[in-house]
Amino acid sequence: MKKKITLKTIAKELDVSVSTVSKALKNSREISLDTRKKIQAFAQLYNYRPNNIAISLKNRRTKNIGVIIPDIIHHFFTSVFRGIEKYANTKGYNVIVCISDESFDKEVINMELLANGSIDGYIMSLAGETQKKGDYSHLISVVDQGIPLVLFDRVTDQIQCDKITINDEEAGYMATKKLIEGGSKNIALVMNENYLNVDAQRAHGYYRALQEAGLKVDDSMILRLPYQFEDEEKSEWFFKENDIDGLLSVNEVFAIRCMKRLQQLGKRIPEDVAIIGFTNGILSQMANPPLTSVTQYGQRMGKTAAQFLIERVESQLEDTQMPYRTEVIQADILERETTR
Amino acid sequence: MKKKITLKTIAKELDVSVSTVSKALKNSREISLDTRKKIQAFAQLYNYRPNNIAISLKNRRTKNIGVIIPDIIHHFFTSVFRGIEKYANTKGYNVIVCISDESFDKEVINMELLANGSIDGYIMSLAGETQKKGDYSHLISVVDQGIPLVLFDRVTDQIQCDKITINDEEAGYMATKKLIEGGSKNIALVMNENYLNVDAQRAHGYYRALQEAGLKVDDSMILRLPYQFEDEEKSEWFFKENDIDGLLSVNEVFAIRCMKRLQQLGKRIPEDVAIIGFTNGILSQMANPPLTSVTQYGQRMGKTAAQFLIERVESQLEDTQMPYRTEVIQADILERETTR
DNA sequence: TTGTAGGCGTTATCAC
DNA sequence: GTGATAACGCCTACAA
Repeated sequence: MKKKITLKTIAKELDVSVSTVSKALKNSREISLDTRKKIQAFAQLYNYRPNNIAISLKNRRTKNIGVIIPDIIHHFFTSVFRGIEKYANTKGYNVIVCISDESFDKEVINMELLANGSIDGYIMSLAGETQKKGDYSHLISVVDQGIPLVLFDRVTDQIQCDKITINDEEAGYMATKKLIEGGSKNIALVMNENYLNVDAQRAHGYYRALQEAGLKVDDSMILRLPYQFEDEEKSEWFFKENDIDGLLSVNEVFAIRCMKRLQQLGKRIPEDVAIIGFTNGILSQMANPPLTSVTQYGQRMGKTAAQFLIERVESQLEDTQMPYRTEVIQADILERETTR
Repeated sequence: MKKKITLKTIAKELDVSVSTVSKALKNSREISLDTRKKIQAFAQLYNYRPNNIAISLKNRRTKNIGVIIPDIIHHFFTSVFRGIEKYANTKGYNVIVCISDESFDKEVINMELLANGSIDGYIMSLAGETQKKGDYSHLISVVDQGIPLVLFDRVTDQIQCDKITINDEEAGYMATKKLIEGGSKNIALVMNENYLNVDAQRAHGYYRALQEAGLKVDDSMILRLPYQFEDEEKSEWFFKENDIDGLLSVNEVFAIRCMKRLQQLGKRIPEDVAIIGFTNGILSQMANPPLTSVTQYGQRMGKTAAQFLIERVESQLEDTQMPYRTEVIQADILERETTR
């Protein structure tokens, strides 16, 4: 294994001091053109690269961003991640990813793992368990330590920090309204079994639209499914029991699975049942028929999150005070073939 | 912003030396129980965490793994990533992800970005452009520097390193044979427009199966699509021109899109056209009808890759010699409803 | 039992 | 122009 080349080795080799080498490589005019050229040539030849770790230690910043997300199956999270990664790279930042798997413990462990100076700040979306539990002490601790934190999508009021969300309530409202306008009267809502603030918001919008239209609001029309959707019986029972003509789902996976189930029961989509899902991912596009869905602009969300974080990180260096920001990205309904 | 607490601050506060603190926190018996207790209590109280960066600098290892993948849309890559991340975490490693976007330049830039000591080793799958170009100098440079590298899926003979692949040729063969056994005689092969070694391998298998069955091998039966599949016309034309009764696709996205197109043209699946795709992802599961597919065991691949890399990284510390390994993971065909 | 010193690789400051 | 020194935070061999 070839040994790593450092300033020191160069200095020794060329019989100059380390600081001369350092300056020469920065093309400082303090150093004579001659030595500069000589040192630069040598460095080039041996492919010298400054050690990032040493620089991080010196500058007390890593140029790494920690991203903690609940999963990487749902298209929404991968698209947000993509947005973060793209923007971060243009700014010379790397992205360290941890998956919390919706677990509170893993979220805490992952944060700990990164808290020790590996990153300049976090971008995260809360695990389902964390929201259910309502325990945010690990986040509070991070914020208290002055480590920048940006929350997206699954956020909480309990923490003071930058946040990016979509207008979930309104999107739920608009989607439901769209179903109503299409003639649906018995509209089911499919959401996660575990509490998620985004689900709750979307449910609010759903209720509001129903009430406004004078339709009955009935808890029996809500289907709560486990995250991984193994519970096939539950949904089968639900659709046999309830004679629905419309369905709103908080994500595309549930939407598609429900659509399949309904089709198996002989329902035509959208004639018998109209469907709208959240997240406009590849699944929605490829579904048969293609799914009308609420686009969440994941990439943009990721980009904004990264922007907020990096701005805050760099503002700390200059000791600038910055108020916390909350950006709400407007979701749209993209009409395809599962609505009337 | 609360200031970071370091050994130094603790030492000053308790009026002992830095090394005493260091030892005490390691519970070294060199230090009297009294001081140990006192220091530990203090550290606990102020939530002291050793600075990872400093430790990295000292140990010349970061406990970070760099993962460079062509994209994050295809389920295959996300599942491999998941496998890497999971295993790495159990070993106390973090994962830095870069997306090459199938671009040679981005691949090079991303490698550079990480090459400066940010990571202990790379796990990567080559960008399409890189394979097309056949320029592996950036990889050679990394290997020359003694930085461990594990290649998966999209590998090359040009580089000596650990590798994980699936038996692409055989999988292509088996899948084609399955189609033939189901009665298909005119079998199309759908692959990427750009050269990828995995596509080429799978095509070999496809040819072999056709020949063995005495079916004609005809280049006009091969549909080459751009990565993002914007080229709707091309496939439309292809399916109108060729009267096929079987289709093998090198990934699930192409498979599903072709299936949709065929359905639009009035074909019944699998009665008129049987279909098999590579990658058993959520898209295949959710398709209508569900897609018969070649499972690549992405998570296992990722886990093995991480294992190989970490073993190599840690063997370097002990200066153990290790031969390069190549593991071939056996792909299976998971039969669903698009085959007869 | 505790402390000192040197080093990991870099950079900034100040002295020569 | 060039070099010595200290510092970032931690660890450890060695000295006291």
